[in-house]
Amino acid sequence: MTNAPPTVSTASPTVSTASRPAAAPRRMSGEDRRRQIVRIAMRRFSEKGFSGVTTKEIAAEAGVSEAIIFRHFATKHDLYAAILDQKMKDADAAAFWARMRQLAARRDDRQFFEAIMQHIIERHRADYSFQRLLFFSALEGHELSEMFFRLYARDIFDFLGDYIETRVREGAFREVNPQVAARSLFAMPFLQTMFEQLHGDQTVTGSPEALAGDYAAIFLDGVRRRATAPTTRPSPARTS
Amino acid sequence: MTNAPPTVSTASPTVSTASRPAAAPRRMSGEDRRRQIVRIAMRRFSEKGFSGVTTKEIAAEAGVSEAIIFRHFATKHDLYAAILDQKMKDADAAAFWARMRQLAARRDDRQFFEAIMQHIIERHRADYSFQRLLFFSALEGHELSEMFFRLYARDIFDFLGDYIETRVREGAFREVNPQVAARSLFAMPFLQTMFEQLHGDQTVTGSPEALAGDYAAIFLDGVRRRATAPTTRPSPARTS
DNA sequence: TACGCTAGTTAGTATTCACTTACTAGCTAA
DNA sequence: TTAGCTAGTAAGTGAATACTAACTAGCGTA
Repeated sequence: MTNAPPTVSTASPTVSTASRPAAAPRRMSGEDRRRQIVRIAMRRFSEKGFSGVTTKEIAAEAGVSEAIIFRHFATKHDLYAAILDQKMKDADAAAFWARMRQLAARRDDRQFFEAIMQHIIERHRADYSFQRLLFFSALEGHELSEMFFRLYARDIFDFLGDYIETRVREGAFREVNPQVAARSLFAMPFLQTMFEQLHGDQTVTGSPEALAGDYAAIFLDGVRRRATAPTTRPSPARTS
Repeated sequence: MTNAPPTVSTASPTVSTASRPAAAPRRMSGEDRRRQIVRIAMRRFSEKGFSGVTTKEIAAEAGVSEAIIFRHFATKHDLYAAILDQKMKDADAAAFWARMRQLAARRDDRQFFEAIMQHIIERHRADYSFQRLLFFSALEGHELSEMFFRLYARDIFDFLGDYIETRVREGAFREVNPQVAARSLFAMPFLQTMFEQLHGDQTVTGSPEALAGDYAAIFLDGVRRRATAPTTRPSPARTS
């Protein structure tokens, strides 16, 4: 949509541009049409799930006949899979991971936790329909489900778990279970934004920075070793 | 299923009991059949969502013809709604809330948080398919969605929020945002068990008691006022 | 100008879906 | 015996669904 199509022709001479004023361009390059369909499909699938959306609806929204969809995608399921392919191409988390590694190396606990929480919140807010789609995938049990978990959670779990484990070994954190702690940290902003979007729960709102700060404060003090004598139970259950 | 049907007749004289050995009883009381259908429907809807399941499938699993479903429920949607009705009748959270109020009155922070986390974990594990169903409802956007939020989250949010706010006022907890804290606490066990079931994430397993203990420890130290001088920022962002 | 390619159309098809109609077996009780 | 009720069935119905077949308009180019 933002990219200029390869063909430079703008309007056919037979039909004046004024005759169909605000209508979408009748003819599109194959690549553009494909991307448009994928984009529409993503939003629709994210709203109603795979079996809740018909190819006819998608075609109608794209302003083309249903058959066009099946020129680009052999089956409805192929279209569904194409959404994730596209997203994987677009996704660029390299900058995020570079920053995380930097903060981890510096042992800057607060910045580290704030950055990761902020990342999760922003990802949700900016790309809510994709998040929904992934949740649908997980529930409906497509093969995409596993990819969702890997792409959106496991990487963060592993990275966080390693960091927390290191900090425990270094004596900076209490003897918490790193896996439990990592999942706890992830859960806080994740579920919050989920509820926020799903149910219009506006009880807690605010900038990603402010929220991330709140979460990080709770979490950091929760795992950090206290200067005073520990009042908690000496050895938490290690269950991994 | 466990209840004995009102009619005592076991087999029709024309068909010997040996000819159809393990088959379900052909004729059932209306009430029993209705409950059976609701039970089957709940499991199926929770696996595939509302539009992913056909009335034919449900009938087949119940061992009756499709028309029987429509004798009991006017529409497929009515059957869906009946699931929640049944659950609402069965649900008995009175004991849980009584205990929570007791612990809250005693200001037993640790027991309070552990109990609430344990409750969430156990609820998930014991009644996973209903949890799934509710999540599907939320995503598919049925009118049940709001009920899900109310029944399974908002009550706990409010109760927790009030408690945390009180403890902050009493000086026992730091100046955390009670709403953020309440949602954080809820999120920890909720998402953990969700991943556990959805993706077979067995990284963190253990008894509900052990897990609840771990979560409570992290959370409690996160909100509790420290004896030493605060190293964190003096005033966290209040965003509500 | 004719050719070939691509993006598009219309009008299907077989199947599946929620739901209905018309009927029956088996029980109870007047 | 017969009438009425309930739990059940077989066999549909019209609409919707994923997908296809056959064709066409428009454009660049040999």
